[in-house]
Amino acid sequence: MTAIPPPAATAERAAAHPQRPVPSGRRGRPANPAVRASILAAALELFAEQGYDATSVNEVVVRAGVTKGALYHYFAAKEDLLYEIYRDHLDQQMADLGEILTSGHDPAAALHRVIENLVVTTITRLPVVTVFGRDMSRLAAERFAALQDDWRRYQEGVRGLIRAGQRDGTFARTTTPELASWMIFGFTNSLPLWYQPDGPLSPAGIAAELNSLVRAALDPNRPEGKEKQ
Amino acid sequence: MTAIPPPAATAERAAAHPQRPVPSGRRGRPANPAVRASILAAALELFAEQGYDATSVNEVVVRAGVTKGALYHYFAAKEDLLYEIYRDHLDQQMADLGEILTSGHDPAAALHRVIENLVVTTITRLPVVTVFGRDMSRLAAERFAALQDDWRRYQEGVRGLIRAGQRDGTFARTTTPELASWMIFGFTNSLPLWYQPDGPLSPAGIAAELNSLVRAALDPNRPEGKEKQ
DNA sequence: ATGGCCATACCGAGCGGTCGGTATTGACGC
DNA sequence: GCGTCAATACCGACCGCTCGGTATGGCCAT
Repeated sequence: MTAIPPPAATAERAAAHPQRPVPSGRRGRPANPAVRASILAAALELFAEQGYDATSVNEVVVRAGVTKGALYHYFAAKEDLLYEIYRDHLDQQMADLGEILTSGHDPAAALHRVIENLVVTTITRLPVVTVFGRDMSRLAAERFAALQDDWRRYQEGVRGLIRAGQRDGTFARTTTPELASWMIFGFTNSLPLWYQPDGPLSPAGIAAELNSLVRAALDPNRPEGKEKQ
Repeated sequence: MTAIPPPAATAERAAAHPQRPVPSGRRGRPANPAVRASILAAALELFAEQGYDATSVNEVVVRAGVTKGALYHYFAAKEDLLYEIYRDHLDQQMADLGEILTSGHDPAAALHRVIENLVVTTITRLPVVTVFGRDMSRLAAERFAALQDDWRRYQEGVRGLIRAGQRDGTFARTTTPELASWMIFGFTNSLPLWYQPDGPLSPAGIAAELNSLVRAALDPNRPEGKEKQ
């Protein structure tokens, strides 16, 4: 297989968010991780339902069953809730991608797995993806840029696979990796708009369908079509 | 060609927003259409840049070069700005679709034209599409539902074309019209994320590429592929 | 008895929207 | 063609309210 650059060390960044320092000789009441987690969960729900700006921190603490004091004890600002949600999501996505890219698959098989993973995790974490696409720009410029960088690297990973497949003849060269990748990402980004858990297709089934669409679109052995118009 | 239901009379609705009643005997200072237009234009710019909630009425009037009084003279509420922007856009899209559907093309040619039109108009009106996807849910329930209905009818028009093509053998039956349509809409919805006016591809070029991708994905004469994994 | 955890009361800023007032016009009697 | 009137166009100070965020202090495990 062709050389594909690994998508950076996300493990370090994960270590930059430790559960808590806990400096050996500790005093006072112990932290309650459930409080912090319930705040994040409530924020995610509400952000997905109403949007970031339309959700007040009061609504968040009410749904989480805590008070404002608790929220501002664990988070310095409302924006931090957004950032943490994104950070977790992107870290997982990047880790998944890295695992697939370093497993020695040929480009077609790797792309197949990436699409499968992307569709399934998107559906699993639909609220995050909803908020991600809509409210990411509400973060401060610096944080926004950092997340944007990761997301860009993810895209480049996918495009690298398409390019590699085009080089070795597995994929047609009739389209650019950019356009093809946006067909994939556009599809997954649209999942929050229409996916119904009780619909006829399972997440894996949707992934399979997208894979077959992509496979057909990139098929190099297609008979010469008579393009109309 | 198979029967395709026309997408409703949008002309009537357009008539429901006349330039102004003007009951013959008119008094007082004449309206200045430029003021109203500049308010809408400023609102669209700012909504696209920052989002609806993050944009204050004050910012709108400053950019439009008018005062708050002028804005609330022409619009009853901030929400009306959003609605008017959406209404115009959807009316045009529905009109375009209706024209293509009633022109007697076969399904493949009609789909080709719809995609071409959708891509080009999306790029032409990128700010509207950006706001449309992000902030449509900020409208009151009734208005939201009305727009959603139109947008649903647009989708059904496209799916009807795919279904018709599958019936007469032009398109492969390996995928559902729903999934295929979301590949198309997902792609166009993602245009605001990456389209650059000074990029290498023209709007028409992008439309052509998407058309060829869709054509390949729906090709019924594809040789049986050896699906891996 | 100390220090981290959290509840409560509260703050200033900024929000969408209003309202009394003024400027500007066309219609109309003359 | 000219003054008068009525209706519209617009101005900008202001209002009630909610927002994100903070200050303070009681509580409780260590």
